[in-house]
Amino acid sequence: MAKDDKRERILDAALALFAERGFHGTAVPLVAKAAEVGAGTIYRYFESKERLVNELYRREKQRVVEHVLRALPTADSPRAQFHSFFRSIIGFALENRASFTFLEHHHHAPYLDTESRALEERTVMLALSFLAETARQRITKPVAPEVLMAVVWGAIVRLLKEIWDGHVSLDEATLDQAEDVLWEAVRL
Amino acid sequence: MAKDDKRERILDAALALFAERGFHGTAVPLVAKAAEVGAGTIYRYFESKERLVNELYRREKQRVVEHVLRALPTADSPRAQFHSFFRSIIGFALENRASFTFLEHHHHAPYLDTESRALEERTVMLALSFLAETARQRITKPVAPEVLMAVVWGAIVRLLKEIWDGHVSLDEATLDQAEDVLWEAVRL
Amino acid sequence: MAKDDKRERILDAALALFAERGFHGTAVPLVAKAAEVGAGTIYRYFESKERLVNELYRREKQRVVEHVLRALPTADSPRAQFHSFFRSIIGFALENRASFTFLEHHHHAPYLDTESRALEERTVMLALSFLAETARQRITKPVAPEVLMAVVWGAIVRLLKEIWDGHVSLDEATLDQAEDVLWEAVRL
Amino acid sequence: MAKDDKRERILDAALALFAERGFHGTAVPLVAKAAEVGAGTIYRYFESKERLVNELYRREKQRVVEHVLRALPTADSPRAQFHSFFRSIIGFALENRASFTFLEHHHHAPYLDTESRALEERTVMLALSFLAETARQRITKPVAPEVLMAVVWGAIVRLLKEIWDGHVSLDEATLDQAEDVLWEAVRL
DNA sequence: TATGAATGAGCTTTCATTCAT
DNA sequence: TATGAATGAAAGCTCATTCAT
Repeated sequence: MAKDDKRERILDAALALFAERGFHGTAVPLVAKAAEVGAGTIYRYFESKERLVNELYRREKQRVVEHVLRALPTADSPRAQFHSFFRSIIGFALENRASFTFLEHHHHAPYLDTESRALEERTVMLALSFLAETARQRITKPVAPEVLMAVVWGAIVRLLKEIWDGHVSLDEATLDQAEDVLWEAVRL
Repeated sequence: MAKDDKRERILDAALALFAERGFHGTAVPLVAKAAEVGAGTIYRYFESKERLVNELYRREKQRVVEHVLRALPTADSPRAQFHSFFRSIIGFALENRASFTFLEHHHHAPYLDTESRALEERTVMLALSFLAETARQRITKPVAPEVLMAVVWGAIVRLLKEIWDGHVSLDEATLDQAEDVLWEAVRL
Repeated sequence: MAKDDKRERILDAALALFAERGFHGTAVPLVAKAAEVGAGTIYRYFESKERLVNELYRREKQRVVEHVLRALPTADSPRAQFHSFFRSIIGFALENRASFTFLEHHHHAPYLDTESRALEERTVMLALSFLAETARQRITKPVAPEVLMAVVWGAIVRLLKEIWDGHVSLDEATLDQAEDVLWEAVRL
Repeated sequence: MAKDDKRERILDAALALFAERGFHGTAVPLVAKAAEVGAGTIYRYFESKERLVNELYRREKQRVVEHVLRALPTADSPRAQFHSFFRSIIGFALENRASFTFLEHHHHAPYLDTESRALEERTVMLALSFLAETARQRITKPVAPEVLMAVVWGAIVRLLKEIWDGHVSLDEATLDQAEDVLWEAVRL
């Protein structure tokens, strides 16, 4: 499986570099060097730098989604599912900083193609239907699910940035507080 | 005032382009063309591309802060001040989409200099002391102000993106709902 | 005489800068700033940067020649005249380092025009005829005057460089020695 | 040896152009064109234009030194060694006009780095110790070797210029005369 | 299949020259 | 007459992409 190995190594190297220096700030030969492959090799696996960033975006997006869904106790209460979701996201981000940073940084980047955008859309849908259902059950507020989503997701993203900047301490108590704050925001 | 005129035109052009395509994605000649000046002219007003982005960052940051502070009813209740803050930010962003997008996109960019970072710090402090004081008065939650800040600010940023993407409708009712959701998140 | 004043100031500024940084290394606006005139003003007095360097070359060349000729005891012995010449050149160079350096550095520069080259030629002629005459008188060697000229002039130029570099000490004894060495080289 | 081939072609092209037009007067794309390589290729072999000129300076300096030393009859009389030195230099210069002109033109250029300067220093030392030793043996004049060096070297440089300008004819007799003139200058 | 040397378009920046004032 | 802001061509340099090996 030498081939896939190489492909993954390129994606891994690109992930770290794009997260740290951005898409335009990262030269393809640099990715090649970090992946320990020849510069030309990248073009055997990816048509162009844009294709590379798109395939990477999809891979990482899928990884987060799977990470969250795998842990989700779909049979439990909405509150319990919210807890799981919150902790999954935080957990994933802390263990995969580059991945999370990369995804946030490239959200809606002009070089993302239709497929990447569609995947993003589908991901959002999962959360939206959850919030639509809990609203119907009068558990969460009778507010457009998109609004609640924006609040929860936006808050989490910012929270993580503050944690990484050292402005918010990373401990169980703080995480529980943050989770409660967000639940209070959305619950009826 | 031909001189200021040109300087402002460059900053305005850079604002629109940096917001849309990012710093590295925007070539200086492109800014020049948009500002309808020669490429060399930009360097009469700004030492380098990095200086340009920094001066732009400061100009825009100051504009938002002033916009918010000017309207803030400091003598009124914290709830009233929160309302003013929320509406000021939303109002500013909607009328200055490029400015808001640019500031968000360049938050903590590696090419921001000490002065720009210091200004950012001072801005954040304003919000943090407000939340620290209301917490002391047992109006907002006894949670680190940085956490509440992250929630409120992160939520607002995301909300605006969703509005611009057309996923959240822009009407008084929705805005009031969003504001209430956030206030419930932070209030005791 | 405000006009000539300005012209001279431009030439003076250009002399110092061209000597220090070379022709291509000196920007016209820099000359303007050093001369305390507007950049456009230079073009009122000189058609182009090349014209400026040519007129400067001529002015400085004439200055050295006049300096040397003024002191030359044409009625005295060739040896005395040689002494005067040697000391005049050294004296001029030490008091006008920029001028001397500039002239040496621009000797045969591709942007020197016909007039500048012709002046150079005429200058050389003065020395050549002196050496031709002394050769005829069997005072200096029966060698092509161009060869003796090359030796004397080349040696002096190099000597001055070594003095300015601090490799050769600048005192009467050393100067006398150097002069004797050169006279022995040319004398029969 | 495709690699060395290209590197050498770049150095050769740069040598000709720098000798003719100077460092600042020669654009990198011009060197590329003359070397028949792409402009970017130059930067695969040389970090910067300054690095290129330094590596070129060292290559050429070493070539002259080796050329001279290889022929030097170290066991013979000082006069014989002087003869060898004189003819070696003249021979090298005539066969490598660009190299000689380049080295003279870039002597002490502000963009030469420490290594280049050190090499220059070492080169000069060789000549200085020769003159110091012959002075001790009362063969050359009891004059600072730096002065004699300046005379000999300056004279040779100038002589070559005059030869190339066609002012001094290039024949055995003339060369012998010039050599004698210089030996008389330095000998006791 | 994999490479990395080579490329040239395009980047940021400089500067000789012009021209409205 | 004198200015200096403005310019755009061209500088040094980078990098996405190709292609001979």
